[in-house]
Amino acid sequence: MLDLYELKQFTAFADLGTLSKVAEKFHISTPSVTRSMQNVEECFGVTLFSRSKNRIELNETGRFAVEYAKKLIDEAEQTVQQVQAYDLKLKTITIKSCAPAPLWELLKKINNAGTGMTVSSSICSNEEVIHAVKNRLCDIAVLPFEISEEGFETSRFMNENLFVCVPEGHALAEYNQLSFEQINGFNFLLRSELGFWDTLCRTKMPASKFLVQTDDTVFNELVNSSSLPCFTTDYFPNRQVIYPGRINIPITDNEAKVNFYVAVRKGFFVNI
Amino acid sequence: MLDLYELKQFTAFADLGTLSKVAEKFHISTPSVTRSMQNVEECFGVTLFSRSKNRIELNETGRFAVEYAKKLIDEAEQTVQQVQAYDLKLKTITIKSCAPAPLWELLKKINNAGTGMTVSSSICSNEEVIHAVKNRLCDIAVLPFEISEEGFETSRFMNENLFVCVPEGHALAEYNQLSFEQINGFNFLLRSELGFWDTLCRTKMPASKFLVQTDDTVFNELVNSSSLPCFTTDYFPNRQVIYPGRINIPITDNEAKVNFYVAVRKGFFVNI
DNA sequence: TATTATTACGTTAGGCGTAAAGATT
DNA sequence: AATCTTTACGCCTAACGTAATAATA
Repeated sequence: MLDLYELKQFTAFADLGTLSKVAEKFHISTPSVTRSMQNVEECFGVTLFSRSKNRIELNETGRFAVEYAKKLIDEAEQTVQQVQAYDLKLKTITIKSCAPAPLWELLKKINNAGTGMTVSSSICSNEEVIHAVKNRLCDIAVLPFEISEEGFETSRFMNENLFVCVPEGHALAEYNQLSFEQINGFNFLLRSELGFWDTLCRTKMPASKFLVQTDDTVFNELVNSSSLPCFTTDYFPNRQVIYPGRINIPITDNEAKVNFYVAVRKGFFVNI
Repeated sequence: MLDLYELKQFTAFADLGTLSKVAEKFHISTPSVTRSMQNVEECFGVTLFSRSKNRIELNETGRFAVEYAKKLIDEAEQTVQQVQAYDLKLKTITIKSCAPAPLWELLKKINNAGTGMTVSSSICSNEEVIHAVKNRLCDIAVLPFEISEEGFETSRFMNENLFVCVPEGHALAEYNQLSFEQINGFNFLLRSELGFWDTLCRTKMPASKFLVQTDDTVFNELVNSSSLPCFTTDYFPNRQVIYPGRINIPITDNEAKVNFYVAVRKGFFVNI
């Protein structure tokens, strides 16, 4: 039976030219390499070398065998990698969410479940979430509407309502409710990684400009040190604390009052 | 590093279901199989089994790994076979000849050369010989004319002349030379495996019928015990001895006086 | 003389089987 | 009780390295 370690020495010999160099490379003695080559020859059942007294070379069959041996070694390594990749994928829950809040809620629950699973999550647009579901690229999907897809079970998850957040002296501060139409044209501070919220704001407020900040603490500092309006939601019960001197005005449009739905791949044991 | 023998046990376990049966199949002890499975797991670097106290089963990754392991084992076996096939082909001289006489002469020379080569030879029609040359299916080709083909070197080899061989009292016996036209219509005894001679006779003598016999000694008996004419050539110096009471009449047509040419694949060291 | 392959040989590590334990049906 | 997996343990093989040989460049 072929031995992959010996085959490696065999292919190394094809590259290095002498058994001594092979021995050096593998940190073994030259007699050991000699024996390995004899074994390889024995396993193949044909002569692979032309030997003179202190010189050994591959013959034509030997050179042919090296090519196939290299392929075989490569395939063996790929096999290991593929099995490992499969195992990893099997132990990874992939979540695609259209918004941060429901994702965080999900992550809490999954962590609480205490499974030994790795979680791979990302926030993206509705379209990207749908694409992931259709192509079985995720195990759990979060969308602001119901989705029906073979192999997934959808259920209502949570509710989130959007607010405009302005300093007390701001022109918008005197309203106790607002519509997208009214705030269209004002420039806003905006977090990145907002998923569908980002798309929603930009389509509903085409006349507005958005200053985007990724870093969370930097964003909060910016909000506190500027008079620009920003958004918040009722998901943050402590929103008055974080931004002192700011008031939160509900947005009346239906699009600002979102019900999130979770689509879970069938067979996944996740309590939601 | 993966061990193919252990992988074989691994795939056998997938088929047989218990380690005991694997041990039985491979004529080794169960502890040995246990260790092999532990090694396989270690090599893949992932868990492949679900173990209870006296029961071991493949998990999902394990079932996946089995598929790849089977492929790998199969490829290893194919590798050995391909190398052996290549080696055999390398040590085999393939000869396609249009006629027996020049083939026998060639075989004599090759055997005298005392190479350790296997010789694979066959007699066939001119068309088949040409096809073999064009498609590199032979190392040496024998034809009744010159052929020019990339990678082959052609040289004149030997000469052979066809004779009609009839009993003394036969109607044709009084001629001291004959043409195909004259003998067309007579029925002939014919050997099989004659290559292009067969084609030649049948096209030159469409009105004749041929009684074909494969076995050499049977053919000679038939000739001696019948009055039917047959063919012979000057390649057989002892033709008078074999067929006593028969006379040999040369055929005058140019097609009956053949010069054989040998096309040898370049790089083949055969003295002709 | 330096390098290389191979053989001979002694040592040791690792692989195998036996025995036994622990568990399930 | 029978079957199965796994651990413990001792033996023994077989693989390795050292030393030596022989040959070459």
